[in-house]
Amino acid sequence: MPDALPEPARDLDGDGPIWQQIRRAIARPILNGDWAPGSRVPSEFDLMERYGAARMTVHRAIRSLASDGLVERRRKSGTIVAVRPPERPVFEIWNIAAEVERRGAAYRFELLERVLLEPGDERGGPIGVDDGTPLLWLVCRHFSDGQVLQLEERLINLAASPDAAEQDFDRVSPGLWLLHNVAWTEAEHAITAEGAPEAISAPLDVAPDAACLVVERRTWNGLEPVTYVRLWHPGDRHRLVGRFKPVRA
Amino acid sequence: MPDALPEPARDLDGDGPIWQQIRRAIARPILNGDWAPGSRVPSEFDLMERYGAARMTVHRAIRSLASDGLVERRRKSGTIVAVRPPERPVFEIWNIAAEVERRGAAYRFELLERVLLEPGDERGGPIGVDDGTPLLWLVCRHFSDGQVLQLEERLINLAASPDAAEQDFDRVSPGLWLLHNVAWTEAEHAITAEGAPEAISAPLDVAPDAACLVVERRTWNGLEPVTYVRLWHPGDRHRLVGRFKPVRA
DNA sequence: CAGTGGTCTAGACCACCGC
DNA sequence: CGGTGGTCTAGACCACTGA
Repeated sequence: MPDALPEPARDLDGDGPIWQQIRRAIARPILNGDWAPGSRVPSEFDLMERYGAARMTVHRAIRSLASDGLVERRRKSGTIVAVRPPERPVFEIWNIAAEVERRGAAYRFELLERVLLEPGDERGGPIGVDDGTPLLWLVCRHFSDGQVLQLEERLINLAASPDAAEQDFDRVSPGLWLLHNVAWTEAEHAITAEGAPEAISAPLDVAPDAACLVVERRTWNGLEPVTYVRLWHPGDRHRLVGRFKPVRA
Repeated sequence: MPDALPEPARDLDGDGPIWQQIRRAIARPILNGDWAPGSRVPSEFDLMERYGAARMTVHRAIRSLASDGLVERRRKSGTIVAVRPPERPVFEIWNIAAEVERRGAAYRFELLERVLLEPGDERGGPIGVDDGTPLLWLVCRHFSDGQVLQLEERLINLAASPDAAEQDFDRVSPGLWLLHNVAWTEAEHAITAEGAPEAISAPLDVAPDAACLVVERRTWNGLEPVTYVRLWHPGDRHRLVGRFKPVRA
């Protein structure tokens, strides 16, 4: 009796605690998009049988997914793939295309610059790698309904992500490509307000010195820097929103 | 044999699941500051005996505290109160005094305005309560080493927090007082960049139209708005920083 | 009503690491 | 070595809620 519908892997990967293995077995098809939002996740009883684990173990795996927002649970009706998958941590600055489309606007981006930096190029400074490390420098504009929403200045550490050198980034934006192709373990955001210098105000289509919201993001894989990006937004066209709950007493 | 050192409550409060009751019994003295950072939390075995619960139950309570950053755990050496208590969610915009002092600067604040709003006053609009609800309007400046770091415009819903009407906010800043005296269940931040209008640029001690980082925060208790605050920061004197980890695969 | 998740127990073995 | 937390099991009862 072959299975017609996508299923979680029948075997675990043997790496680490069982509950984390089960977690991965469920998370993978969700993050890959193999399981549509709203579709049913096997019940705890099913998973106990499939993986031969105790219910507490299965429960911990699924609870962990629920607390990260990948699934939603309700008694009786069961567990479903989250309808609105989690914003990447906190603010929607990870995938601007999704954000624009979520608001019902048309998204488009444009590559303005793509340079393999020579050693000593000062533009490579912020990423924090030894001089001589191969770096790719990119500049893009992102549009919402034809209006510039974001100017992106990006450095990619080709030592951490050699495949990026082969990408022309004509069709897929650097941020989206990195999100899907390069592993990272840590990221840091810094948010500031700056008046736009001339080099920025022109492509961003704002007045010189207009207030801009600037997001800098550094991303690491272990201790190795992966990418550094500086995102400029016209202050009057963008806001970062986040919702929080208190640390429970 | 009386106990000389602070202890968790001997009895649970009977409210909700046992693991949450144990969690609260441990979290309370930590958040109150009764247990110094770095001091030892009773072992799981101790807590099993004290509360007559199974070890899995105790473990879940402490694991939950660890994941919120209130305690740190290590095998053999045990569980200790976190040395660096968690930043209030994500960014250090909850308690600017602590943030300033963490950087080794001297903190001071100054109350500029304190008005009980009349019904119909347009300044009360943003908090989103029915007209006629008593509202307190406050304006403060916060200094770091004598330099203005933040201008705070705040609304407090006195229906949600009647005690605030008795506070003169001369010595304790409104934000800090609310943090310690009013319960909240949800908060929302919106971060934007704006050029400073004249009414802001003067007290903030920046040039007119200078780029400012503006944080708006709305806080609710259940469905009732508690406070609304608009925080203006000179763009060149403030940055919001946050660190993140990926949603695990 | 019956299926589902939420919680809880009383054990067990193991890994880590300070003494 | 022994105390600690990390994990796991095989049961159990309960609360919620959709059919």
